[in-house]
Amino acid sequence: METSEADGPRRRDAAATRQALLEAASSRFTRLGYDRTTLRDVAADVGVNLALIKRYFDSKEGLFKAALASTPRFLGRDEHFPQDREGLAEALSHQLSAGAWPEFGEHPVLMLLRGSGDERVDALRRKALDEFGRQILEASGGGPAGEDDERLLRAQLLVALGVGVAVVRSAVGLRPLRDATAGQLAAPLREIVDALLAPPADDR
Amino acid sequence: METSEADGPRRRDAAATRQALLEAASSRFTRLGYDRTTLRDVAADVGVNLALIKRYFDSKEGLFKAALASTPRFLGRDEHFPQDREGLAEALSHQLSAGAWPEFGEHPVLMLLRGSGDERVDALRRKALDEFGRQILEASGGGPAGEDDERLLRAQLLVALGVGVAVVRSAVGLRPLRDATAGQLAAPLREIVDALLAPPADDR
Amino acid sequence: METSEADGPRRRDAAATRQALLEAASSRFTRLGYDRTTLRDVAADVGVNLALIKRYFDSKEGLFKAALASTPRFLGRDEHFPQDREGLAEALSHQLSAGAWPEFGEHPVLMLLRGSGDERVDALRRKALDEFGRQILEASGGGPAGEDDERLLRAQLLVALGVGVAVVRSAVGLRPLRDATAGQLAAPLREIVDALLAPPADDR
Amino acid sequence: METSEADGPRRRDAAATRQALLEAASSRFTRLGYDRTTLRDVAADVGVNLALIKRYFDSKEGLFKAALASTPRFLGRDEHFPQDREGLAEALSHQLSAGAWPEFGEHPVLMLLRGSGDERVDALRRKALDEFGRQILEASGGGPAGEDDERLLRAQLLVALGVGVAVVRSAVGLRPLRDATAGQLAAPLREIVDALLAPPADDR
DNA sequence: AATGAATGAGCTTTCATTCAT
DNA sequence: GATGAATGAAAGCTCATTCAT
Repeated sequence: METSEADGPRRRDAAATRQALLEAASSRFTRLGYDRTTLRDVAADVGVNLALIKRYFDSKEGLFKAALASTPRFLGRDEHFPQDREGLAEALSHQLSAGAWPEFGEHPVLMLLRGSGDERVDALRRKALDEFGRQILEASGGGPAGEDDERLLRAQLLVALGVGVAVVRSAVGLRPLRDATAGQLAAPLREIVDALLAPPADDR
Repeated sequence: METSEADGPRRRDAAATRQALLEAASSRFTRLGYDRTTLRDVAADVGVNLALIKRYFDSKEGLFKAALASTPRFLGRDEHFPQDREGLAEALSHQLSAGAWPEFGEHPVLMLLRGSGDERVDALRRKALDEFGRQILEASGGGPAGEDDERLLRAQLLVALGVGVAVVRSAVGLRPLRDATAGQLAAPLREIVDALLAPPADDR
Repeated sequence: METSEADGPRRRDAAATRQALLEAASSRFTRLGYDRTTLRDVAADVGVNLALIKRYFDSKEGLFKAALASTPRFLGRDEHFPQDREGLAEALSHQLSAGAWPEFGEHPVLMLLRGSGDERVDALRRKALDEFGRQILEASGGGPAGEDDERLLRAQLLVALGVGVAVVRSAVGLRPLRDATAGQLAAPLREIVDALLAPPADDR
Repeated sequence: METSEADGPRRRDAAATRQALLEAASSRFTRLGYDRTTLRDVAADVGVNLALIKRYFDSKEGLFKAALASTPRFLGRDEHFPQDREGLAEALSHQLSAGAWPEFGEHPVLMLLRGSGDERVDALRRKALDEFGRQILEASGGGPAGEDDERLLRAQLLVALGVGVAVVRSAVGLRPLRDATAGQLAAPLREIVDALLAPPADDR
C-alpha cells in the first residue's frame, strides 16, 4: 500500500518521512509495547537514518507521545458516531473483532497500556481512556455525562472490557476469543451494554 | 511488613531465600512487567546477591515461570469456590476492587500479560486464562463446560473484563474505576454476569 | 609505533577505527588466545568505545573471524614465494625466528589454535592450516599435490613443527628455542625439510 | 573403568577423592584448556562438592599445578626408556599417534600450553618441557647433554614438533595428520630424528 | 570430612543518545 | 535535511571464591 516506503531513499520530504516514522512507530508500539520497540527498528522500517527520529521527535518518549496523539478516537466521529445503545454495541463489536485495525496489527488501545514512565505521557493516556468512557456515555443516550460517578464507572467498565479483549487476544492469544468475529460478539456485547447502561427500569 | 527482609543478611536458609525472591519477583513482574523487572532489583529487594537467582531459578525466564506457577488461582478453591452466578459476581467484585492483592501490589493477572517471548511460557499463560474462563462457566452453574463455544466465549468476555479492569487501573490509573470498591462494583458486575451467563429465557 | 593510537580520540574515520580495532584484536588473540581477550581491552587499546566493536564486527566471534581472515598467508605470495626446498627452509627459518611478527607480538598462527567454539570458525582454521600444508608441498617442488596422502602427511608434520615452535616459544618460553635466530634455525630446518620432502633416493 | 565414580557418593576416602579430582581435572585441562575448564564441571565429573577442590587444592591454580605435576614423563622410565635414535623415533611415533592417551582424551602435553599466568606455574611448565628436550638428547645417544646449545636446540625442535602435532590434531583437527597411526608416523619421524640428531658425518 | 548457601567481580551484549560532517 | 561515527549506561549471565553448618 504505502508505495513511498518501497521506492528508494525517501529524500527531501520531511512531512512524509515524519508521517512514515509515526506509522511505523505506532505499529510497533501497538504490537510489541514500549520497551520492545527499538528506535533502530522503527527507522529501519521506514528506511531512514536513526537520527531523524531525534530530529523530528527528540527522543523515544517524544515519538511515543506523538504516536499516542495520532491514535484514532475509538468511537468514530460525526455521522459515524453511534447514536444509541444499539449503535454503540455494534460499533464495539466491530472494533473488538479479530482482524480489525490491520494498519496497527492489533487494537491501538494497546498503545495506551504500559508506557514510558513519563508523567505527562501518563496523563495523555488517562485522558484518552477517560474520553473514551465519556463518549460511551454520550453514545448510550442517557443524558449528559456530568459527574455522575456511578454511570461513569459503568461506562469505564465497558472501556475496561474493550481493553481486556484487546490484551487477551494479543498478548495471550486466548481462544475462542482471539478469533471472535463481529457477528459472534454482537449479541453478548449488546446484552452487556444494555445491562450496564440501560436506564434503570422499575424493578431495578 | 516482611520483617525478615529488613534485619540483616538472610543467612543459610535456602527455602526462605528462594521464597523471598519469588515474592519480590512476583511483585515486580506484576507491577512493572517482564522487561522492566531487572534481576538486580529483585535481588536488591531481598537483600541478596544476584547470582542466587541463577542458583535457584536458573535464568530470568525460569524466575518468571516460577512466579507464574505460584500465582493463586483466581476464583479460589474448595469451599470458597463460588456456587452460582450470585457468588461469582461477588467473588469478582472483591478481587477486582481497589487494594485487593496487597502482596502483589496489583492484580496478579497482570503477570500474565506481556511475557518473555518463550513459547512454553506463553502456553502457561494461555492455560491459566483458559482455565479461568472454564472456572467461570462452572461457577455460573449452567451445566458442564463441553465444547460449547458460545458459552465459553461469553465466559472469556468476563475474563477479559477482569483483565481490562486490572490493566486500566494499574497501567492507566483511570478514575473512578481505579478506586472502585467491592461495594461499588457489586451491582454492575452482577448485572453483567447475569447478562452473559444466565440461561436463555423464553424471549431470548 | 602506532602513532595514530596515541594522539587523542580517533574521530570520524570509520575505516581507520575498524582497522585499528582489527590490529589490536589480532595482537591480543595471538598473544592471549580467544578467552583471555576481552572486548573491553581491545577497545581500550584503540581508545574507543566498546560498542563500536558491535558496530563493526557484530560480536566477539565476528571480530575473531575478521582477525583470522586478515592474517597473512604464511609462505608469502608471488615473487616471494619459495621455489624449492632450499627457499622453503629459508622462509621457515625466518618466520619461525624470535622477533618475527612484531605487529602481532607472536607468530599469528597462534590465533588459529583455541578458538571460539563456532564450527564455521573451526572450518576456517582447518582450511588455513590445510592450505599451509599444501603450499609447503608446492614449494618443495615435488610435483602436484594430488591426494597423495603420504606426502601431505609429511608436509603437515612441517606445519606442526611451525605451530609447535610458536607455541613453545610463546606459551612456555623454552630456551634456547625461544631466542633462536633465523641463522640458528637455518641448518636444522634445511635438514628437516630435506628429510621430509626430498624425493626418495635409490637407497631409501 | 573407574568403578568408584559410579557407585554412590564417595564418602570418607580423602585420598581417593583427591585422586579422582586430579584425574578429572587433568582430562579437562588437557581437552579444554585452563580457561574453559570450570571447577563446577570437575567436581560434577567426580560427583563431589565443589568446595572440596578448595580443600584439597586451595584454588583453581592449585588444582592446575597439581594436575601438571601428576602428568607422566613423556619418554617413559627405566627399562622402557629408549636407548638410541631408533628407539626414540619409535617411542615418539607411538605417543604422537591418534588415540594414544585415552585417559586424557588428548596428548597431555596440551596441559602445558596456556596456563594460569602464575609465574611459578610457568616455571613448572618450562621445566617439564626442558626436561623433555634433555631426555631426547640422552636417548639419542650422542654423549652427555652439557650446555651444547646447538644440540639442545635441535632436541627442542623435536619437542616442538611433538607439541605441534598434539595441538594441530586436537585444536584444529587437521587431516590426515589428525588420524595418523604410529605406523604412518614411524618413517618420517625416524628420518627427522636422524636428520636432527645423528652425529655429523664427514660431509656435513 | 563434606556440604550448600551466598558473594563479588567481570564478561558480552543491547540500547538510547550525542556529536561531527 | 540527512547521515553515520562514537558514547555511556545498564542488563543478563558466568564463575571462582568464601562462609556457615
